[in-house]
Amino acid sequence: MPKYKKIYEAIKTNINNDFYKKTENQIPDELTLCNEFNCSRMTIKKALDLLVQEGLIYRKRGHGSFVLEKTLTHRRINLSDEKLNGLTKSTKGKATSIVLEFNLIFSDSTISSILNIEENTPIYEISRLRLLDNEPYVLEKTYMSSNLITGLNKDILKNSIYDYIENTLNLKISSAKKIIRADTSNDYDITHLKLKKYDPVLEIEQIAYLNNGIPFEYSICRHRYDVFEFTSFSVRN
Amino acid sequence: MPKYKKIYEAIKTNINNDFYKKTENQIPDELTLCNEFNCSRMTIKKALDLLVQEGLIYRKRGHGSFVLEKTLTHRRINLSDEKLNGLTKSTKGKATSIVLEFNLIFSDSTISSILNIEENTPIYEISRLRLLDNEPYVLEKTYMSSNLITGLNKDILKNSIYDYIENTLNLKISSAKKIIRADTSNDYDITHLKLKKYDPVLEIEQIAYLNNGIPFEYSICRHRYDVFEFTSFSVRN
DNA sequence: GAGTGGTCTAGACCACCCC
DNA sequence: GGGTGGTCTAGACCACTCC
Repeated sequence: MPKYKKIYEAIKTNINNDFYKKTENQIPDELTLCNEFNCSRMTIKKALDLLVQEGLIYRKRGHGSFVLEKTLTHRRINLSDEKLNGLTKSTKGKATSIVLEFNLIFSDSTISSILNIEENTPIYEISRLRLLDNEPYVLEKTYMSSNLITGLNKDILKNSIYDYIENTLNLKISSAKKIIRADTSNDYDITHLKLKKYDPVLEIEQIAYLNNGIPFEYSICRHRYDVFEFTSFSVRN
Repeated sequence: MPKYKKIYEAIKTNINNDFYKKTENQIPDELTLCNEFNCSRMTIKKALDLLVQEGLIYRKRGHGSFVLEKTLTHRRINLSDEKLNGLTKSTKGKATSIVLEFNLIFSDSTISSILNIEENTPIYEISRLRLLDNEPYVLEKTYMSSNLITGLNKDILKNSIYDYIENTLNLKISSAKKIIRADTSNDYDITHLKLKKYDPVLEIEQIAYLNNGIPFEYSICRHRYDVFEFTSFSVRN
């Protein structure tokens, strides 16, 4: 792990332990931190900039670096945009899956374009119902090239696809583009997610990429609106 | 404008002009760019890292930097998390507002805690209906300390509050924490947003901060689900 | 004026990728 | 092996904030 990341972790831990409450939320200046962590200013700056991106601190030239307080209280399970974990990881393994469909089909022009593959290439078409504590929460439709994500089977689908991709196929997942929408539910949603009639859903459409820039997954997840929410932090550059 | 930002802009323009299509999406290596822009490697890296954060390129050690293609097609108006503009700016001024409520009240414990002010401090309670091309699209409830955002009046509310804060009060808006949810609509939503019964809404709850870390605004915006969507890009660090 | 962070440099070493 | 990006340094100059 690079030095700047260790420093980032150390300061983050301090923040979470209210260590900087003593100094009225002020974090020591860069030179002091250089001394403490035995590194150059650029390295400290890189560590602190990560915390800025995350919304944990703010910095002001001529003034100092301070812990940014006041977080909105969560009413629902947080689908954070920071991390790229599947549901399995972000719920610490409590998630299980029911495989509703698992087909091998020829890609149409839409999916081919999204996954950047030739038309009529074989792809998986997967529908899964994901459960937390045996209650249905997410209805997930996934398309992946079977030439890329080889050897998928129902056993893997019952657990974590991401785990298989990273630990068995040894591919590296690096980023994802997402669109978040509210939508009305259809009969399929209502049946599987056990919704009341007219309940909405929180839809997340996603393209996920490997670290070589290849889009390996296109998915549409429809979440129970009363269970999930999505958080985001934006900073002006 | 700092050098790294100019370089960032220049390369971004190149990307948008398909300039790197010639080289199969590959961007020149850092040393070549150093030469072209007459700067050091660190400066180039900072510029390219901005593009990585934005999801426009990916980089791979030992390999190179490449344009990341394939964007999801938008079905609705994009509420991007990148920028911190109000609706006025992101719709290029086509937005207008109807002020439904504009009260001065004493802050309760919840709002006080969020805005980091004493309880019973005077705050504005604002309800606005925001329109695009005279059609209602967003129902917005905003709370701000009147000690901080001084001199607000109905005329300002009809236009852009953010504009007033930045250009008249000369305060600097720097960041925002957001929570995005799907929700069922209530009668108030239905009336003002001209919804069909049972239409859902896309709710965004937000705390916005000034560059000195002060939370100046707490707002809850309820958007027509069929008009807006929220986009996000996440990279693993 | 003293102290802070923002930017930038020129160079170094290393890890990784692909041929 | 040659080329790429990732990290890190030691120092520099500057812009800004606050007293």
